Amino acid sequence: MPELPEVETVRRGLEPVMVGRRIEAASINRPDLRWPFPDNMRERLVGTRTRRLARRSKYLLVDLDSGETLIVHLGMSGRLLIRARDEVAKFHNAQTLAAKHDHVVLTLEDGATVTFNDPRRFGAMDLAPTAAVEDHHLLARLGPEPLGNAFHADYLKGVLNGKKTPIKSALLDQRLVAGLGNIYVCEALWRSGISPLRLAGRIGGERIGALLRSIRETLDDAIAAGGSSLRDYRQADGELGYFQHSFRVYDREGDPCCRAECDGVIRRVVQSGRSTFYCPRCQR
DNA sequence: CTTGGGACCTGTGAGC
DNA sequence: TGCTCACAGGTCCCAA
Repeated sequence: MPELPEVETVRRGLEPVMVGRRIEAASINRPDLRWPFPDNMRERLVGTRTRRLARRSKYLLVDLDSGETLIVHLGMSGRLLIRARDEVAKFHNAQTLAAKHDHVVLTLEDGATVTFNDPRRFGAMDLAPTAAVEDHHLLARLGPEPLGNAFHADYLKGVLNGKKTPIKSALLDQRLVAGLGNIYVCEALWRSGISPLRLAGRIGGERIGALLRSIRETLDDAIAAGGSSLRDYRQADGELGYFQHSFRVYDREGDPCCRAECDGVIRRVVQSGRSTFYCPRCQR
């Protein structure tokens, strides 16, 4: 579910709620998500104060004043939801505090809670020393942030050069660039007019520049819209993101292409097991 | 080394 | 209504 824009939206929603506040209690309702939780996770969380909330790729990084960072990944269906103190009381009264798939509930010093809910349990949580968090095995091999300065045309040319895989698959490779997922790769390729089937190594230098700009613009627009709400994704405050209304190709098989001068029809194909949506007419 | 496919899970919607 | 099947925003792991 959540790609970079959704995780960034969650981070921004959580920031004012968590930063500076102490974690009073942590209820951990199962031993694992995708992997077992770290040893003594509850004890290592309770009593700490959040210093900073950062994001790396699709990982949320909660820096604690204990010197450790809580690493959170939302997988496909993970959500982090905030409930203010009065809502928590209401939930108590309705005896529905433990909603289905609420795996971890943090209670902050002001009574608000932050709940990790994840039906499919592809999400993950771990703790690592803040000073070395970039060396954590989940983060160590990630490529540059697509919105950062290290992701520039020369870099992209360099890593795509000679690649025999389709550009769609290349952009999903988190070692090449970190944070893109199925939706935003489809959208960025449509914006740049590049076919997802085209081999990565066979894109001209000028078009690589266009692709880079399309990736940035797509992500910027999606963050500005609060991400995309499909099925179950919500912002941390419970609001729905609305970028799904701006999809030009994703999940639009059979629809007419949105490009003004194009009369193509959006197609769906499967590439390395994932749906790809594109316009065969204007994406070359 | 690269690449593709299966695996991990639950939920939902379409079609019968 | 109820069953079955395909598919869903990710990514690790392994075989080729």
